[in-house]
Amino acid sequence: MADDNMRDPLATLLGYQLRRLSVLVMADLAEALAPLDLRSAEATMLFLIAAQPGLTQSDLGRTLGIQRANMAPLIAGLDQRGLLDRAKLDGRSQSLRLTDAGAALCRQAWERVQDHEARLFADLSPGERSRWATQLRDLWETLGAREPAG
Amino acid sequence: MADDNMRDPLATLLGYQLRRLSVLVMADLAEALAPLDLRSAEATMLFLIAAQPGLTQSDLGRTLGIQRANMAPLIAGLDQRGLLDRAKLDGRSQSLRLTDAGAALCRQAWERVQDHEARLFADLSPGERSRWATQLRDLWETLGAREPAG
DNA sequence: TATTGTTATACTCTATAACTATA
DNA sequence: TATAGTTATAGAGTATAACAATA
Repeated sequence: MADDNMRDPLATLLGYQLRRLSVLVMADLAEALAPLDLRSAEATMLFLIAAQPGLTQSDLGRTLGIQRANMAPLIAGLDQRGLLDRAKLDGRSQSLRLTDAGAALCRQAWERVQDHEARLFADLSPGERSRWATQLRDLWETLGAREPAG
Repeated sequence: MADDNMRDPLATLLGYQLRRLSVLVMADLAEALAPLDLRSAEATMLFLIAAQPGLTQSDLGRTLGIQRANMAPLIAGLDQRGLLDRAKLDGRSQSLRLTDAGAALCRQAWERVQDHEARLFADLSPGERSRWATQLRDLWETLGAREPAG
């Protein structure tokens, strides 16, 4: 540790800085979505179903990094709230689509997420924000390809 | 959502990209520290105690964003492993210092963390890495000052 | 009155195993 | 034999409430 700042050894640790910021951002997002009775995972699920109507529950889980076992109660919850339709594809798979109520709530959630991002990242210019998104994504893809647990 | 990429609505969400990368990085860190029987929170605690010997358990918790109630078992665990000394300061506060064994394990953990960061962020130049750390920290400080839950 | 350390507890998120029914 | 959906369950991590001792 001699080659580092002794006062704050965590200052140079990118992983620590990433996690600390992520925790703060996710807490703010949770607050932004709470009035809609949506958790962040549920909101992202609505966004993806809206973008790719008819996709499978397993596809959705793989895209979001959520395991099948944990998808079941999430999907069931949204279904019971009348936010999505489940149509059997072949007896074991079911395709997901938003109902009208689901689409309406999805739009509300999207607006709130956009507000949340605009507010939190107001100090970043549009160019910086876009560059960050690209870099974060590229890094994630590189590591995902390298790591088995991706 | 009409003003966005319909294929991947999450691509432009900085919060989503941040969290996704953070999860991957933390999982890799956990693997790197597992052979030392240390979790990431325990390792960062060792780093901070080494950097600021004599600090209080509450100070440590505040710095790391860990509540008093959750600090107790963490500190007790490190203490029982003979990694740190607890000396009463005034009857309710206790100052923390690493034992020789604690300092040795701290050095091992630091090496592993450095290896982990070098491996994961190999695609970033030293300048980029340092710039990221600064930007992430600045953003965290801005939001922490803005958010009450910081 | 406020703070430190502690215990107990609950809630969320995530991980694994096992089961069914289908392919 | 592998996959989709489900259930049950266990483990982290984190949150609040309450308490004793001390400042």
